[in-house]
Amino acid sequence: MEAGLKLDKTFFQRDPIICAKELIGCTLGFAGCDGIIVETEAYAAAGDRACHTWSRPSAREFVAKHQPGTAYVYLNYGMHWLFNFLTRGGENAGFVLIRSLMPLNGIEIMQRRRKRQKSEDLCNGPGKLTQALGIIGEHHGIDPLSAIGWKLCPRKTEFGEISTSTRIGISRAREYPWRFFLTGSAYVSLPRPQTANHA
DNA sequence: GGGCCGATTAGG
DNA sequence: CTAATCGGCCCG
Repeated sequence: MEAGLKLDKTFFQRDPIICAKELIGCTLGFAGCDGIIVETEAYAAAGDRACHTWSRPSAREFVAKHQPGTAYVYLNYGMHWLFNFLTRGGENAGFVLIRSLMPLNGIEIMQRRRKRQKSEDLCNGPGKLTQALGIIGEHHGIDPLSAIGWKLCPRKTEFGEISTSTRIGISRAREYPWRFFLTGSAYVSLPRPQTANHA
């Protein structure tokens, strides 16, 4: 377990796979609602056929023109906003998709937005957590480390075990074990692949 | 302009 | 299992 994990600009100046793993346990919040990140996925800008950069010129332009740590927010299936961090470590750029949170603050607001009561159902999916936190397209391109209303805090030095699995919901490049989640957490999105292993 | 696709979700 | 719903992309 690494000590003294800091969460500043330099955190995101690394490989998206490393960032995805180390974001587990960190706190993400917006406008009074927040939670602990318990599930992430990494997407590599180069060579990863599941990454937007593979088929979207606009995503490649985003990677080239924004600083590491910038929010990459997009609408999926015409309905759900999905939230990512841009990361870039030398030649290895990419995104970290935030897939699940364990809700901490603003529970009642999240319950109202989600039309759900159980705290396990508020943020256990990438489209659910953006709805719960109120993240929408206008947040695309902002910097959560400095933007008003945003919260991004490092995790405690001691933290639970992290498991890995292949990524969820993609049709291409299914083979990479780039999903990370807090082992045994009830706040992780379903399904949990049986291929999960310790990271 | 038209057609296709998709890092999802809720409901039957 | 499927419908919902639309931005990005490619084609023409």
